[in-house]
Amino acid sequence: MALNDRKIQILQAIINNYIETAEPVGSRTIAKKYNLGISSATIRNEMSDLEEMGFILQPHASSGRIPSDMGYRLYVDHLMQKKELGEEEQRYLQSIISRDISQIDFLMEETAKALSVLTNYTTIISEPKGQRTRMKQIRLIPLDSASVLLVIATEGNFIKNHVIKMGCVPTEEKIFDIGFCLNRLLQGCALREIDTLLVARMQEELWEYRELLPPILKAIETTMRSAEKVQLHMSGTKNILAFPEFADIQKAKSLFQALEEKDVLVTLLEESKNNDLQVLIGSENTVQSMQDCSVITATYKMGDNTRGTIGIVGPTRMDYSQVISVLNGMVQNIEKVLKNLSDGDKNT
Amino acid sequence: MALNDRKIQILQAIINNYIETAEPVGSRTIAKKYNLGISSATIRNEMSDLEEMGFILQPHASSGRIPSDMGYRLYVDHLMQKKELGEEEQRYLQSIISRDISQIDFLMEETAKALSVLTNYTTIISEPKGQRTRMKQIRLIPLDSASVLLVIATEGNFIKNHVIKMGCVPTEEKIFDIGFCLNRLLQGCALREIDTLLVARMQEELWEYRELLPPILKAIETTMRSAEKVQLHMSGTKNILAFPEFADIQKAKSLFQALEEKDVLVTLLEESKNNDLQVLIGSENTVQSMQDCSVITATYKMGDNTRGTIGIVGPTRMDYSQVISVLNGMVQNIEKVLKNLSDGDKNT
DNA sequence: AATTAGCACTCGATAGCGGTGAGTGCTAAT
DNA sequence: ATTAGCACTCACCGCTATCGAGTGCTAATT
Repeated sequence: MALNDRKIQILQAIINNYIETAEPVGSRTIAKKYNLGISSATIRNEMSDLEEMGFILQPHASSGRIPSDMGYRLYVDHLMQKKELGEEEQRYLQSIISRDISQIDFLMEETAKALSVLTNYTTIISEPKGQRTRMKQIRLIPLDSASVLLVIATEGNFIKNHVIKMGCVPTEEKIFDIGFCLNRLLQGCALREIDTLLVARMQEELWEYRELLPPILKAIETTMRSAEKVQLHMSGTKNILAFPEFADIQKAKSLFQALEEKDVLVTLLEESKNNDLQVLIGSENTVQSMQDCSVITATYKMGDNTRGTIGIVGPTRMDYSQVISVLNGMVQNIEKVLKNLSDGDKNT
Repeated sequence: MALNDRKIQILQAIINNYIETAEPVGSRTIAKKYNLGISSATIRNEMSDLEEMGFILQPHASSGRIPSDMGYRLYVDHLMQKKELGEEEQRYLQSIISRDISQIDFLMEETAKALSVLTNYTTIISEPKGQRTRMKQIRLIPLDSASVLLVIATEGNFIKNHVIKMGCVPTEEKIFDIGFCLNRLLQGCALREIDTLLVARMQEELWEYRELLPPILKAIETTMRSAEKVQLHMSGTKNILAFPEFADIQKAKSLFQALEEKDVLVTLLEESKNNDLQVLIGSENTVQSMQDCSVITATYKMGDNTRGTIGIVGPTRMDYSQVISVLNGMVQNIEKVLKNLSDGDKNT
């Protein structure tokens, strides 16, 4: 049985209608709403074929049809027409990005918010990985009589702070001295490159402050460990409640639960890191409790091998073409900003 | 009609049972479950009185009774027996606090999480206000060829970072010099105390770097403005879905919406700042979409006039005595930690 | 040969109905 | 003052009938 032009038109009509209304689509609806120049009976026959081929299915006998995952797949791969970004959307994206954002984590947080507002779905973003492992600046700042502040900046301008409590705090100058020395020795290092040799050198150079060194090293380790973890930003989880497919509170709850398992999400995003754009439709998704959902991921690059991923999660009935266009627009904007950020690094 | 001892016992039985089961309570249930030594008929008569007095009500004729807001009020004010904190709870609280938490925002975040786990309700915490207005340390750190990092620590160890992009970055020493000078001039200042006089002095002392000063001042302003905003930490919103009173997705949605309006929450918490412990039951709450909820707030102090508020939001049928005991325990713990934090300040 | 009008059929959704049971309020007996 | 007894209420459950949107099939039409 061939997938002729008319079948495709009908499939498209079903999908468009279902995306819009969330109700099974019947032959009469199509005949009336889309002027295909054929009667509902003919459409019925074609629908029967489409069902046999697996592109659509009936929730129960004698109801209208809804697209199957396979139907969506065809739609996404071949039928869907790419939407251009609307003007207001374009402007909105710009407005998010053009704000004075100089730290990556803020940027990510704002981006996630913007995407969930624009799409009405849930957004998950992983921060660019690979950037955060090397220390760009490592300094000490006096805080008060009981504590010193450790500031570490990694490539890509992740700024991390850690308050170090210590019994006796040296004078301001000495603190800066220690910081200066640390910076000289550790600049450009990744955490795992701090070996016994390096520690020995530090001990030697900072002999005068040898009691202070252990807590500082400990703080550096904690800080860098937390920096090395993949950071996620999520927004718009509550949008899920608006969709009729999650009207059953149990379904909503189990999806929420899945969205709280950071590991699951990280793997989800990591797996799609090699594609610029990836669409996982319903059962294609490996996560059990997300099989009613589709996940569209886009990867943004930040020079070299550093990349992060943006994922949009919605019902399989999501507006693929809108999400994809918004996502593409956003990736371009992000990459622009990140380029500016890392240009600073380059000249160091 | 007098609220005699027996009526109170019955009311208490109704409330306890309803808190536990979320089902209207009938006279027979009480007769069987609580050995009050009277028959269900007597209980029925008493219940009729209690209803007349307004402490309980019937969802519909010929159903059991549920407590009214007024009933809960009586319960909270006079009947409820204060629970002691269970051992595991005590230990759990300790374990949260005893971790190495040296920045207030982390502490608040962890506290919120812990409370929502312990109580199964939603937790909102406002960071202590008043602390964040004075700068304790203000420093500059070189980042790369295009940017400098501004680090501001305010009282109470709120650390704020701001990356300042500048066309031409001076040498490391000069950056530290500027930072040193800024710190000398601005230490102890609040944002609003930076007047033209002070700016003039800065311009004078940093004449050599006069082009750099404006972006730095701008950054200080942005940073301090964001520090002055009341920061909220929320956790456990999803717990709401587990309660039968929010089985209707519409109700859940409207509550979620209310919880997203930061202003509303801030006023809610601010209003109860003068009481150590405050319970707002259902309609006592001024927020429209939270009239099915009770909010228990506790205020924690941090020396002087600085205080923040913790709020627990749940259905009116919430376990008041448990929440109150957990909240009390938590406040004690937090105050201990905050005291340690600010002890550093004192000796500065 | 393809299309379509017509029709019987399916099945979810909705409404109506009687039975059940938990619960009440009232009355009369204790 | 208490309680046993009883009539009454009403949500809830299961059953049945009806309705209507939609299908699949057949026969007529183009």
